[in-house]
Amino acid sequence: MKKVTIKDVAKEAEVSPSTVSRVISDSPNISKSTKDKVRFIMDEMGYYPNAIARSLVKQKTRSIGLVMSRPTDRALANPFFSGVIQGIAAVAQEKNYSLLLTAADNYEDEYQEALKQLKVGRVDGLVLLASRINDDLIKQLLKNNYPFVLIGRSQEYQSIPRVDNDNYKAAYDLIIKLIQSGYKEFSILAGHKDYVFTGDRLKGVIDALKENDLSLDPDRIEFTDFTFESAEKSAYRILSNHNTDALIAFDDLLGMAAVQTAESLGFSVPDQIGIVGFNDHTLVSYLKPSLTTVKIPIVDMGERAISMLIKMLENTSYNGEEKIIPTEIIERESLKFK
Amino acid sequence: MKKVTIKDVAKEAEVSPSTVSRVISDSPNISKSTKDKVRFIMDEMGYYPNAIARSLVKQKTRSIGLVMSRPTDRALANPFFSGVIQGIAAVAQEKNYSLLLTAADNYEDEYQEALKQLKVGRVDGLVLLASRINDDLIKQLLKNNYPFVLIGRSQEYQSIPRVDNDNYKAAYDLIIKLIQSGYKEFSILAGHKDYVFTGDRLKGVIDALKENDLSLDPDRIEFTDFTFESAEKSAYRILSNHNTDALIAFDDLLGMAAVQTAESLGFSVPDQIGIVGFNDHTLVSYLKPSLTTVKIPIVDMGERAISMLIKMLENTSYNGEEKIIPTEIIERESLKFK
DNA sequence: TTGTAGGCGTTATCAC
DNA sequence: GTGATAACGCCTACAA
Repeated sequence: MKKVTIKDVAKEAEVSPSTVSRVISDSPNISKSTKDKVRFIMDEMGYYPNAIARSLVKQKTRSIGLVMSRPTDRALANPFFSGVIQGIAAVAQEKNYSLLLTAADNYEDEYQEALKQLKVGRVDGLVLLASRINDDLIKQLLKNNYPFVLIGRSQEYQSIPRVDNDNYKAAYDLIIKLIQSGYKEFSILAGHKDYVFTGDRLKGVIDALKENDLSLDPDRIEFTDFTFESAEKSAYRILSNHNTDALIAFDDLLGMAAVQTAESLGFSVPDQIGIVGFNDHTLVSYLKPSLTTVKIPIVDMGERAISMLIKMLENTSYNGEEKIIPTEIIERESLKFK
Repeated sequence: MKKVTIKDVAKEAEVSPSTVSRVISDSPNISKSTKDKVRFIMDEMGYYPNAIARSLVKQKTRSIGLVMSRPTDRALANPFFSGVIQGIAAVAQEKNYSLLLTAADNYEDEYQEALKQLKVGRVDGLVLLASRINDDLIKQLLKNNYPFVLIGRSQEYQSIPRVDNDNYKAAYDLIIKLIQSGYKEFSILAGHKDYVFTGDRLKGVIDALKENDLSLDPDRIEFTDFTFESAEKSAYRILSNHNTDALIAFDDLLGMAAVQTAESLGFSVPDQIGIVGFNDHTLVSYLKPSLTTVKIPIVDMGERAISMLIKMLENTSYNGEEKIIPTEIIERESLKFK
């Protein structure tokens, strides 16, 4: 079954290829009659304009690369990424863009792969998820003037196109509210050190404490990978060494691990120890106890990020902006505000 | 910063474009000296061969479409898909293929979108995940002779390229083992009716029971969506109406909901009610109680599926095959075998 | 309103 | 070994 091309249609409809092309793009200067005729022939022959050829002449692919800034497998295991991709996919589909998933074994390669997709012209732009500190990829993108939108924040580069929540403020507000509720002994189950949001949230925590003449013993901060094992170990170290009445986990998965660790150590949650997570992954409202958390509207962030990128792509005078999405504290069972 | 093309390189290196092209493809009939010279110029100029142009002349895109057979958002929320995609992405990257994510609001559109990607020549083939019963997409693909591999099973079409686990056998073996362990009162928390594997597993269950002169009251089978709410309701209906000592959930998420429902109804798990899941999602080994489950090697299945597809793409005489991956029962806390 | 011609960036076929 | 030349399938001036 050979592919039918624009020439085949043209011949069959007894017009020139350019006329067919005009029908495809629904050009106004073309008679209704030929338009109808050509359209009829097109679907009679099962013709579909070749996207590759179109991309070549238009110098646009209408596809967008997705970079996950960490090994794809682990990234996908995290609900955070699923959420973002949901948002991205929805808008992409609506605006008729394709999504190209970039995969690699490690962060270094991933970044090279993503850049390559741009260089070989396979994608028009990139959406970057949860960038690390010290991001070379961003440097390269800026240098080459490649369109991209970052979900998160770059340590080095100010005012680049991005959508984010204010992690500093989210953490700050949370601590204030906890202090007002009477909590006194804080410990932090932080995410990976390399992620920008980890530092931001930490800063928010510390500043809020400081303003209330409280301080945080560095031993009470545990950095951990996003695996259950690692989180459990960290939670164990905190809970067995430090008297804690409020444990703040920088991700719901970590929070979930913390709850289990606390309970297995004989603490009752939330009565003896209150535990808060971050993100509001769908699952955690169903846990027992359900997780009190700082909700981050990840799907929404994905939607905004790709919308911004598409706008940049289609409107050369628009160069993106910084969009900060508000967060929200959701009280459930694992920590009670008073 | 204008894109540098093969012509620019040719001019700079004082050779013809064809020579440069030969250097790119590392052709043997070309002198080492010019090869070196051209290579030098290429990266001096920052040249990358345009993938789109290449695709056009080669009539191959080296990219593969991913279809998820259900609304993308819900699909991504399920760890099953993340697992499969992990496997797919790893191999794709290794073999230098790109992955195109197909998104849509509903199943109908998704299938149209996927087909379109093929028709417009944006992808060379498709990997289909968890196909529904009565699959028109497969019919279309076969009719048009488009390359694809199905992860799962089609009700209508025998012997199509696919990788799957033997759901019938997995369920059958599980029941046999349960019966041997002394379980007598079975209830089933099945997935969505439309999925082929639901039917297959159900059949396995029923046949195993029948062989042991047991039968299953249809009321003891609850079909449910893959959401926590829906699963909890179904579990509630089962547990409040039927004396059950072994509850089989066709997905770990459903199993997890069942555990919680059972406990909230005052049953102790596994002492009064044993609960098994399917899939072995990473999370469930960390629950309390941890979930006994039938492990399905989803990452592995993803890897094999895309490997098969790529082989089909690159070797015209190979038309795919059926690969059945074995499953494994993993005993944890939510159900004990005796 | 329609057709002709040239080009998008490559590769492949022939020559030399 | 290397260089013209003609595709690949489409779009877009420019003409008519």
